[in-house]
Amino acid sequence: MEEVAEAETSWFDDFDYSQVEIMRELQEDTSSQFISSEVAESQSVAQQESIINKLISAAYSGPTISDIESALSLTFQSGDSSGRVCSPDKGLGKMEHKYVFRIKTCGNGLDDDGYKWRKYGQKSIKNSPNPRSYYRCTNPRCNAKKQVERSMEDPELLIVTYEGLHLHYTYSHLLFTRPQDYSDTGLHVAKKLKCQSTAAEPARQSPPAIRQSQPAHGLLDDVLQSSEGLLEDVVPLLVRKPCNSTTSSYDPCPSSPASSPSYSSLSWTTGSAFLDLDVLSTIM
DNA sequence: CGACTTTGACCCGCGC
DNA sequence: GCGCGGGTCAAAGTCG
Repeated sequence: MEEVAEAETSWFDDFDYSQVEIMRELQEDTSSQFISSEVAESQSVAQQESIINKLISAAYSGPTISDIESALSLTFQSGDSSGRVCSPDKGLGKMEHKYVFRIKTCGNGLDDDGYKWRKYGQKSIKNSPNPRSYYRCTNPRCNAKKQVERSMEDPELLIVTYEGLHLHYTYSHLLFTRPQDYSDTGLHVAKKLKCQSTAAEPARQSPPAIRQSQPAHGLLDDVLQSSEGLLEDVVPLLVRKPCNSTTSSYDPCPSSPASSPSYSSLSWTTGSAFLDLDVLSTIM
């Protein structure tokens, strides 16, 4: 079996985003998606929701939904010279959260975004040689979904469509937390991280962190556990924690091609609809 | 044995 | 109303 030290780091290896483009395709009131409809039915829970939102706002310091909305608003207004942004009709018509990432995988086929996803379907799409895979967040309380398909033009380009928002602990939190800060649960999770060689299955790369890190606490507990914000589901951890992405001489694990992302540089701008990530080396 | 993927069937919305 | 295509379900198989 895997050594603990190896397991804790190996999934960072071998991920080679050369470019990530984020597009805010559809927009909606954030809070209505942030909580479930069941929760919204209760007024007392609505108060809880308010507290949760405040907590999230206080904890998260990266780019916000507003930033993205602002950026995309600019794009929609001015048009994008690259022609890569979805049309305003599609983007603003239906009011729901849907984000499209275009991820260049440089051949390793990885698409790890820090969450654990369960594949629930695959369909061949008309006029597309590549099937589309459907994934759901493994957290039973989370209805976040994503679709993954390869670009017809560039086989190395993964088109990942995120839908819905996560509301739970993510293992990315563990990855950027000092080892001594791991809770027992977190440590347990870290020990279970594995090197997987499933380049053809991008979503399988996510270590099994979420379920194990989900004790039977309430909604508020989930948020209190996490220092992450609303963008966790749409902005990969590398985007959310760029300050932690220091270049290092960490030696990738060559025997585990299906490891995880790392990055040496990152640019985030609210004036652009895209996140351009230069991911050339590994960290941690 | 539990968690996960695979895959055919089914459902539903949309255009004609 | 019908057919098509996309999305989801669920049983079976696989894996650790």
